[in-house]
Amino acid sequence: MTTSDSSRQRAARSGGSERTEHLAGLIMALARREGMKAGDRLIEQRLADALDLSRAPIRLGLKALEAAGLARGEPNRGFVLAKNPTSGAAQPALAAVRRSEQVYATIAGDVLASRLPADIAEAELMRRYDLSRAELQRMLDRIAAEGWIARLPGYGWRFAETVSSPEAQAKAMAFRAVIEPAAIAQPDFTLPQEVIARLRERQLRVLEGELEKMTIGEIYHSGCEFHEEIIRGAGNPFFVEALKRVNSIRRLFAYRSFADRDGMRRHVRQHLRLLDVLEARRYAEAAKLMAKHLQRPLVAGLS
Amino acid sequence: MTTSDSSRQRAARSGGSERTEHLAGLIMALARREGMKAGDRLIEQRLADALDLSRAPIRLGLKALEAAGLARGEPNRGFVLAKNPTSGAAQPALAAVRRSEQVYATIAGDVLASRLPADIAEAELMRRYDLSRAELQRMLDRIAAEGWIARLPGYGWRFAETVSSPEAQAKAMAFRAVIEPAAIAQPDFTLPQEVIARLRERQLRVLEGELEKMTIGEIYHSGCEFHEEIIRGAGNPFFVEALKRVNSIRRLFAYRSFADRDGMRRHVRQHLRLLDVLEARRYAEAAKLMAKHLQRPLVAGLS
DNA sequence: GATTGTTCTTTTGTGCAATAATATACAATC
DNA sequence: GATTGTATATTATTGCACAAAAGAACAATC
Repeated sequence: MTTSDSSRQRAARSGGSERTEHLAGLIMALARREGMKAGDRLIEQRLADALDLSRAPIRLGLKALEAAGLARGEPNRGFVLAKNPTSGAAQPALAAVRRSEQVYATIAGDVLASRLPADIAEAELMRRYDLSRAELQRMLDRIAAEGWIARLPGYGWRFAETVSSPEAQAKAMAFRAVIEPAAIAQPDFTLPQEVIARLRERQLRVLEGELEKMTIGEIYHSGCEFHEEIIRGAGNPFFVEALKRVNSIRRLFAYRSFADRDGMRRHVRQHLRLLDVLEARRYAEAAKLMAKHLQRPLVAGLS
Repeated sequence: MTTSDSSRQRAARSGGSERTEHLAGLIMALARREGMKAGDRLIEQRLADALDLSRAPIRLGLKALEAAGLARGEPNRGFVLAKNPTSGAAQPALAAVRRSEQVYATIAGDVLASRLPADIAEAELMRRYDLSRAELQRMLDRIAAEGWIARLPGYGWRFAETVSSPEAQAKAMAFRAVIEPAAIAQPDFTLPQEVIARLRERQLRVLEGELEKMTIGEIYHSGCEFHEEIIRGAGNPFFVEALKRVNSIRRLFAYRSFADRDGMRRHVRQHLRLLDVLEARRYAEAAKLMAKHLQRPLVAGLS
């Protein structure tokens, strides 16, 4: 059986390639996180720095945004935001979810539901998900980086036990409940004033209305960023790395929980309280607060 | 400039391919860890299971061992060990260190000494280390799995700050000093009797003479295994995973420390003492002991 | 002086055919 | 019944030519 070509054709949209569409989405997300408004300039180099790319692909992304009506290009002045970057805005206007994203989600679902054997060959995956070798390669690289699959010495790959276990969610929280307070309690923990200010501002924005407009994915992402910024204060990259890995796996489950907006609101208030204590440099107290914050999460799965 | 072919030719040894030679080494290492003696049978399927491979490559490895005089093949009875698998035995008899291992070590050294820029393109790496695309790909996969390099969104890769920092060693220990005692202190921590027995036996073997014959790499590896087995007792894969990652990075520094055999001896005695306390299920005490063990390592870098 | 527009260079992805490595099945042997 | 020996099928790697993407340099513009 040869792989079918029909399902692998490129999304024929005016905006640009899949990759460019994706980038356009990243730009909008960044604009929103930075609190930009309609009319603000989208400066190429700044976006390039923020997204670890050069100006060339950024410019393509901006053109895609223009095609989608989200940005306006002005001769010799580059691009400006055409609309306030509210959460929903970007997605529907841009191409449908990328095929690779869909496949990724399908695989994640299959693994969580144990519909896949723990050990599996690349050829088998290519058949199951109708992927070219190159596509699969990229997918596996990504999943491996997220830490829930690893190469076997011979042919094939093995999914990590971390994901398949039914209590994975609880285990992840137990792990966080250890490392996050411990990071704050490290002797040379310190969080620059401007970081605290930035975090507080973002949390306030969420509390004052943005929450309602955010998707589950965005809420999750925002929560992760908050905690990752704080743990960074320990000045020990091993803590940061470990948290990031846990979070990238937790994200797999996160899609299944649903948002309890009231719980979220209390949750964000806890974040703000934590920031106050951190600002006062009462780190021992902050560590305890963090432990409490993580031990009984107000919203299932979304801390 | 085209890549030179001279340096990439296959090691022309009778034993087999580079890969097979490597596998032969793994078999010997396994035999030693299992405490096997000269004359013991090397059962193909058992080796295959232990090394996550099928019998086909194992058999090639065994043939390589025979060629090296370390195993003896008997018709219809497979292979038996020809010599006691003492540490040094395998290496010199087999092919010189694999080229890819040498390159790996060179890259690691260059990163540790900051002789490489944090961001670097694949093409540049291919030039610097005279690697084919495929070779480099494998190398990068491996390094990425170990967690000290990551793909950038555009072209190129970025080395993790985890490695380049001069205090990385200390930071790694600080991280372990958090997660390892915490794992033991988890409410459902438990270590099966047989695991404790196996660990104790191995530590005793090291103490009673094997230590002198072990290379730095082997000593390091053995230490890691001990700690990883113990942390596994928490039944939480996130702890295990995190420790494994730290250890795979610590290994980069480990080569530079040298063995203080007396310190090592005290170190192993601490391991044995820890096992006693664990066997008695006095977990709180064990956690404290582990914390002490990690806070002031008797041997620099080798815990 | 910062930013955009444009051009040119370099780097990387992709598909394919040939080749190598690994897995599997089953008969033969102890 | 477990293990080896052997043949066969499956799976993955490699090198190459071509296409696509990203980076870098510099002049033009605000």
